[in-house]
Amino acid sequence: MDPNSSVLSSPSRACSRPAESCVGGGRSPPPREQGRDSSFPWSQVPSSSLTDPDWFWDEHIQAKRARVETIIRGMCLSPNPLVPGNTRARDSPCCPEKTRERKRKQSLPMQQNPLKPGPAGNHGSRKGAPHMKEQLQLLKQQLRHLQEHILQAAEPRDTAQGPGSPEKGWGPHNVKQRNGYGSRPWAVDSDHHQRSGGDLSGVEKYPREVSEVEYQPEEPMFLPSGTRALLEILRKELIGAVSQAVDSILQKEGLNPGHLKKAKLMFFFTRYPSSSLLKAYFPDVQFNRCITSQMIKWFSNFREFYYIQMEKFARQAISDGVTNPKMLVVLRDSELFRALNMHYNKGNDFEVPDCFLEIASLTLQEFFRAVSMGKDSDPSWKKPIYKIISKLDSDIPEIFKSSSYPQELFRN
DNA sequence: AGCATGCCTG
DNA sequence: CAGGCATGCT
Repeated sequence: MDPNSSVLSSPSRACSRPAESCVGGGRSPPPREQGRDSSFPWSQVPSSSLTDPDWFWDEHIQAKRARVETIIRGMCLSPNPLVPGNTRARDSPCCPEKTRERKRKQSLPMQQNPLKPGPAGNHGSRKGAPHMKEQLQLLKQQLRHLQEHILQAAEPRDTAQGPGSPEKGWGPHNVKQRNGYGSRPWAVDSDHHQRSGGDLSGVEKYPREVSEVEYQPEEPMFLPSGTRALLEILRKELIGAVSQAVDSILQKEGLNPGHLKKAKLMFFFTRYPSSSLLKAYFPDVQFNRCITSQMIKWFSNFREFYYIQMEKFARQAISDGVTNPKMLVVLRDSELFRALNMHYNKGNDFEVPDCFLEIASLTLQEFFRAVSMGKDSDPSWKKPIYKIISKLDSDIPEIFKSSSYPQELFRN
C-alpha cells in the first residue's frame, strides 16, 4: 500500500464546465501534477452524515401548518375575522418560523420594526404579509360558501335550520348539538365536515388520507345515492379549497425548502456569499434582516459541515500515512465527495461543478498541511485556512438567478 | 447600543 | 438547521 500514489487529479482544467461558472472573482487554484488513479484507499471513514436534511422539511411545514391551523381555527370559532387569535400571523414581521412551543428569549430586538429596508437599495416592490391576510379572507369566504352548500345538501327538508343562520349554525357548538349520537343519518358526515374545516391537521395536503382513515366508519347513510355523491363531491371540494389556500399561504411568506435546496447547490460555487449576492440570486425572496440573517446562517452551517469533513479526512489521511498533501485530491468517487454530495446535493440531481472539487481538494490539502505541522495546537489555527478558502469563491451560473430554479431542476 | 461572527448545542 | 451566547467592531 503506497498511500502517496493513491490519488488522481486533473486540476489544471477543472473549471471547464458551463462557460463562466467556475471562474469569477477568485483566481483558479494553483495547478497540480497529475497522479495515477483510484481514489483514496485510506478514506474509509464512515461517511454517515450526522444530519438528515429530511427532518427539516417536516419541521418547517409542521411549524407553519400549526400556525395556519390556529388561524383557520380562529376563523371558524369566531364570527369576527379579526379575532385576537389572528394577530399572530400578522404581527410577526420577523422570523415567524419559531412557532414551536418552546419560545426562547428572542435575543434579536428586531421584533418591533416590520421591515426597515436594508441599507442597500435592495429588492423591488413585493408585498408579503398583506397577501396572507387576503388569502385568509378568501379562504374564509370559500369555507363559508361550501359549508352552506353542504348544509343544504345534507338536510334538504330541514330548512328551518334552527334559530341561527346557516353560518352560525356551523359553529362547533351547534354541530355537536345536532349530531346527537347518530340520531341522524348524516350525523357522522356532518361531524366530519366540521372537523375538516376546523382542524386542518388532518386535511391539509393529504385529503386522501382523510377520506380513507376517517370517512369509512359505520356509515348508515340512507340518503339517496345522488345526495351522497354530492356530499362527497362537496366535501372534497372543501378539502381541496382549504388545502389550496393553505399551500398558497405557506408558499408565501419566507424561506422555503426550495430556497434551502438552492442555497445548498450554490454552496458548490460560493462558500462566502455576501448578502448582496444572495439578494441577487433569490429574486423571489423578500429580504429583511431576519431573512438575510437566516440565509447567511445557512451558509455558515454549510461551511461548518464542510470544514468538519475536511478536517476529518485530512486527519484520516495523516493517520493513514499520507505524507504529500499533493496526493490529496477530492474526486467524485472518493468518500469525502460522497459525504459532501450527500449533504449539499442529496438527491444527486445536480452535477457538482469541477471547480468545487478543486476548492475541496485545496481545502483538504490545507488542513492536511496545517495538522501535519502541528498548527492545530493553536486555538485559531483554522482561521488562515478560512481566509484562503474565502477568496476562492466562483461565479454562480446565471440560471441560479431564476426564482424558479430549484423547481425546474427537478424536471431536467 | 446594535449588528456581525463564530462556536457549540439540541 | 436554528438557538443561544460570547465576542468584537462601530
